[in-house]
Amino acid sequence: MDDVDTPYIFSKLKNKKTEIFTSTKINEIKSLRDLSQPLFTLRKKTLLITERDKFNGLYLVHSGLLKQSHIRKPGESEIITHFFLPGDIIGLDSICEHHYCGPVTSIETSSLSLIKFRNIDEYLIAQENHNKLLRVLSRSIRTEHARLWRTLSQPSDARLAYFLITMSNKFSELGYSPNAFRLAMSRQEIANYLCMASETVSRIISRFENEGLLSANRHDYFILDPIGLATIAKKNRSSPNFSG
Amino acid sequence: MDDVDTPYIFSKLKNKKTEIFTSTKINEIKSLRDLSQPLFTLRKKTLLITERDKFNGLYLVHSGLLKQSHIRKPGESEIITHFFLPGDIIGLDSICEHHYCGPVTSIETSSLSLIKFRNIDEYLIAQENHNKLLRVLSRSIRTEHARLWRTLSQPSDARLAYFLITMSNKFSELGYSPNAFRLAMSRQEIANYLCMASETVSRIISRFENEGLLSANRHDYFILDPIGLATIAKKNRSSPNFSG
DNA sequence: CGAAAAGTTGATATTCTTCAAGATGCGTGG
DNA sequence: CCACGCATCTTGAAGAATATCAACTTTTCG
Repeated sequence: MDDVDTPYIFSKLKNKKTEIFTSTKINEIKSLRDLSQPLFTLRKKTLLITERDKFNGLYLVHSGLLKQSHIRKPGESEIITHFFLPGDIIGLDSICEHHYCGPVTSIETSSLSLIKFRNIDEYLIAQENHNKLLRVLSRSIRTEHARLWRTLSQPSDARLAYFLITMSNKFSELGYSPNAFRLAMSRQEIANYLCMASETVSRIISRFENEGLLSANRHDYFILDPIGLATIAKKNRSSPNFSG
Repeated sequence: MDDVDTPYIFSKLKNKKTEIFTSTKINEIKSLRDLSQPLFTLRKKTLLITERDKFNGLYLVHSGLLKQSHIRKPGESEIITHFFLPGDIIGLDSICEHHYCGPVTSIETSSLSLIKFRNIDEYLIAQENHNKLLRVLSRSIRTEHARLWRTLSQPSDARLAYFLITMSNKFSELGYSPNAFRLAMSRQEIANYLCMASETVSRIISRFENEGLLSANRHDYFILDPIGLATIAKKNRSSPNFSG
């Protein structure tokens, strides 16, 4: 465990590396875990899936951080459609399709496992896990819609606040502190994920710091005022004086 | 059939009412049709589903137009998450959930049928249509993601152009002319769907007319230059001189 | 240590919303 | 059928939000 470039969360904050996840609190993962192949490790900034790859199964993230992007013309800025944290499943949008949706790259060293199947019939006949998969898919539709609609309809400070809260909740679910975490992705990658300029991300983080909402140093984030941050995340253009 | 407020497409353009759809070219609908209850008619501007309704099945749209919205505080502008055209399925985002996602309202008089089931197990045991449903769900994830990401990352003229092209394609699939169609939704509703101000929709439509791309009169749209419109739909902020 | 990448900050430009006024079309009742 | 009133649509002008461009600082990594 110590000789590899161990993925870590809070290593800087706690001054020690944390162990690789072997279980999560995500129900879907629990129900799918027994089907999966052994773990493998992916070094940081490594391509897991290219846009040309044929669909051959779902990947479960056990540790680390990955991103899925859209292919765009050279010179154009990348669009990041997903960040995958421990407990997330890669490839849900590609079931019943021939190819994966877009390239998936590790941002930091990650460990994954593969639930291998070429097509959905193969998987269903072999495993009889229709309901589990349906539930995961259905839930995925709903949560992703909610997230995208939020992003779409909110100004950039609310987007960023909401993003930070979402990350906070994810870490909380994984058993870590919701108010102190490390995000391996760069400002540019956060910007691409939220569809804004990286300068805007910088400016808003600075503003949040000035307002005493959080403290951010490179990849380490401390949420100082979760309530205040949530208030900003909930505000919208039609009612700037949101009081909830 | 003649005594009801028959839904129609192109009635103005062709000067005669078209018959209610009884079949579509959508594969998914075909495979699900035999399970559905008889058709029923919903008058225009009628609530089909409220935010409090418990999930009790999927609705198939046979004719007309409906919208699904997000609940917001009074005084705030409505957010429209879906338009449902003939061949579309209402409720995919609510499978495996207790309640529907948001209120669904008919914009014009519509005819629908209900595939009734309280929970997914009930449906699957009774019907053994796992694969069909999985395919529909999976496809739905992918197409909706693609649409939302497009909307999110593009300036408003590209959003509107893309919206019109999508509508055009839908009518084409349904066997109608792709370049002359009637959209029953108001400018405000289009704006809410694309997350912009209704004034912006007006302005961009005017601009498109001046540029000779289309002709729009109230609810009737004629696409005069599909190629030009597609070029605008594909452009993005990083490469305004897109050539494809 | 030095070069390249990433992040921050300021000035400017653009896009889009908001506010406001007017125009157009639609339904209703005379 | 026409006139009135309301809702929708269009257009203009001002303002806010955000992107872009540019300079500079900080960090990372060979």
